[in-house]
Amino acid sequence: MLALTLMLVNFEAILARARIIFSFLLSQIVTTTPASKNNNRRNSASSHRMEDVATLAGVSMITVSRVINSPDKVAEVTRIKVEKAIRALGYVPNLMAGSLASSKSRLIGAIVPTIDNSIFAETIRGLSQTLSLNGYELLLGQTGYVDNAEERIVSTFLGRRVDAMVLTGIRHTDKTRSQLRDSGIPVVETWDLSDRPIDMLAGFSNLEAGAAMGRYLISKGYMRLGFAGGDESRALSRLAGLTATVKSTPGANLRHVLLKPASSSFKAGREALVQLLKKDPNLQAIFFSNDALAVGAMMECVRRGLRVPQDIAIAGFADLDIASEILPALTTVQVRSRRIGETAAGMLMDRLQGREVPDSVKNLGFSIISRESA
Amino acid sequence: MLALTLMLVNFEAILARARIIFSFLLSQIVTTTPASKNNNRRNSASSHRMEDVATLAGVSMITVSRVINSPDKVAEVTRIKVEKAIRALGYVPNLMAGSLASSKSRLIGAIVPTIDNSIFAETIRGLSQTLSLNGYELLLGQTGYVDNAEERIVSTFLGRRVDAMVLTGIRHTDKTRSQLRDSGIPVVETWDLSDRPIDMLAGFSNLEAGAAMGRYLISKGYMRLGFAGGDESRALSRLAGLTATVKSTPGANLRHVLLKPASSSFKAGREALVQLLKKDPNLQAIFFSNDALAVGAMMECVRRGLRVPQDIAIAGFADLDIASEILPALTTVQVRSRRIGETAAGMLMDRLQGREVPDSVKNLGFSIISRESA
DNA sequence: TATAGTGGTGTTAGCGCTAACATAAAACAA
DNA sequence: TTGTTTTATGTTAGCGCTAACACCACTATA
Repeated sequence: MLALTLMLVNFEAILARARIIFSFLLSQIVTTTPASKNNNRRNSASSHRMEDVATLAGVSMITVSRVINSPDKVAEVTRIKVEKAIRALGYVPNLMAGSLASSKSRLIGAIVPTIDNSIFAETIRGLSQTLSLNGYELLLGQTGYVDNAEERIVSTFLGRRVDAMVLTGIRHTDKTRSQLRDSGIPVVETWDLSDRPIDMLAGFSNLEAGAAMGRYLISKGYMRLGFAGGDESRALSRLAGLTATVKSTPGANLRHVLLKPASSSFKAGREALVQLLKKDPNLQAIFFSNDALAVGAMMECVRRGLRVPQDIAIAGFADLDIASEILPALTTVQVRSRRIGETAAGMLMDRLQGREVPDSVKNLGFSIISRESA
Repeated sequence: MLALTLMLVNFEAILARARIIFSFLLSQIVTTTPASKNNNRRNSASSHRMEDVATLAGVSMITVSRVINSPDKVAEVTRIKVEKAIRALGYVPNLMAGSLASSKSRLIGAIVPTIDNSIFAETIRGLSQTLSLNGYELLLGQTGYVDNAEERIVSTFLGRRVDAMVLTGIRHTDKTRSQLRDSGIPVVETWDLSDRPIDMLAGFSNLEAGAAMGRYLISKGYMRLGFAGGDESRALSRLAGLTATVKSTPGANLRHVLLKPASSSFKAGREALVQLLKKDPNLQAIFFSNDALAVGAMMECVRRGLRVPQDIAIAGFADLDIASEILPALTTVQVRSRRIGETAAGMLMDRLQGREVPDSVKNLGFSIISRESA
């Protein structure tokens, strides 16, 4: 009875293996498959499962799984056999199934205001590069500086069971905070500094950066200052820093305009310059919270015949590509955008691989780059 | 016997419900949960499953599932009851489990050379906006213009069982093509034109665009032309179009340089200008295959005291923000970057929702924007 | 010789959800 | 009244994979 059952099982296994080998041979011959339009269901003839690989290689599923996920736990001969079967069938493991079973998605969620703006692009590059070296992928969300967008994105990302999250800035709704805390996943906040991060942080002090630029401008003798930036948390911090410096300097004073946050464009910079000069035609220097704004303003200066920095000094923020290329070269605050991404990814990898992260708050600093424009 | 079993089941169900209600009450009281560092396993106390919601609401799991995925199939009273339970428990559905069960991931993969470069940023914005309106998310891959990177990314994306893919350009390895064909998912190629797309296409003809810019420059009387662009498929198409125009115009001639593909930077544009003028100091006009290159070159012109367009005319490609802001304003080829993304997303949504897509190749065209620089 | 290790592989039991079918009650038509 | 459709809900059986343990053959140790 037992023997019979066994034979049956074997018989079926042999049949199944024969079928797979046959379909493999067929696939070698029929090289052009017409693109199946209107194909709604998965599991088309060509989509193999792990079991198919196991059958073709003559091993159990778990061995195939191990060849894929921890090859060093499998004997060399077996490994090669399985790898051959994988290639033969063109098997692509279903990561969703794997994630469900292991409750590890190998997906990291990152939320930035926008990717248009190259200031975050470098952070994203740093993140995705470091993560992909470790076999993780990046799920990217853009808030477009819209309120509550972050909260919604966090929810969906948690639904996809991301293994960790990277956020921009330190201001988040209570719900976002509690959702992230409850989920128990590692979180890194970036691009600003805080004593009480949700979990970890890699950034720099926007407040300090604003103050430092204020000191720089004042040290250059500019006393009538202007500021323009988006109406959002980090730009406001820079303004606050600048304001503090100005307030503590007798004789210095400050005008500012806040633009709609999304606008980091050259055009917005031009408009900001117009507005500021309307408020005070005798401004000596303007600090823009973004290089793109600063460059836009510089172009408007050219149009108006204003010399930079003789008639008006201009300073930017971020040290984008263009800052060192434009004439006159732009004085700006250099932040380590890419390093922020790499650091954040590194901290997450440490935690996900069970290592301790000694300093959960990493201040990566900034520097004032003095060029010709201020 | 049957009755007993039933009772047992009920008894257990009641117990389970009691437990959940109790934990819910607790969660109302204890509002601050300390962030659990070193927490490796999911399923922490606060992470509820659909079953918990079902128990609390006193319905079956499938009803909860329906409230989430197709609310109109559930009676109003039931729906409200379930929604209340969901909110009470802070339940976040596990989309990986859902995807596995339904074999629909609601994930669309998109591959671009880079996001640094704002020319693709608008396409991505168009894509992600249209997709998110339909409840889909974007998985973004960057090739960094590296060979075979696309192939690798396609593999991982297929492993994540994306429901559809968006590619940049029409040149792909055979393996990429066959993998995509075999997977049976809808695919849109973008940013170029082809008679034989893998599946669908939304783009414009780079060849035609290059030719058109050639005609424009020649019509303006520039006969000694230069071209600079990255050493990659689409830039080469633009060059080919330009070359064809020049060849068919007696008296016109052309010098070109190809930069390493990744460089769309201002600095690369400056270097390209230097190289081209070395090849032919009497060039009358240069067509850059990217506005950033063109702007970089214009800055170098200023440094050298060359007047644009009197001493040398400059044209760009893409019509970025900066093209209309810089002085002199940049003559360029305008492409509908955002529209490409929206169109691609639209085609995918049509197909994924079972609608026919009549024109599988959509030519969105381009236009020559004549400004001051050429 | 018995004993404990060790590397390599297999078996079992889910992960959390949904498709597909089944059922029951209500609404409607003949 | 009876059958038929419609609406609302439940039951069953997986989706494709991996964790955890079980097992076996072999080696090392005393």
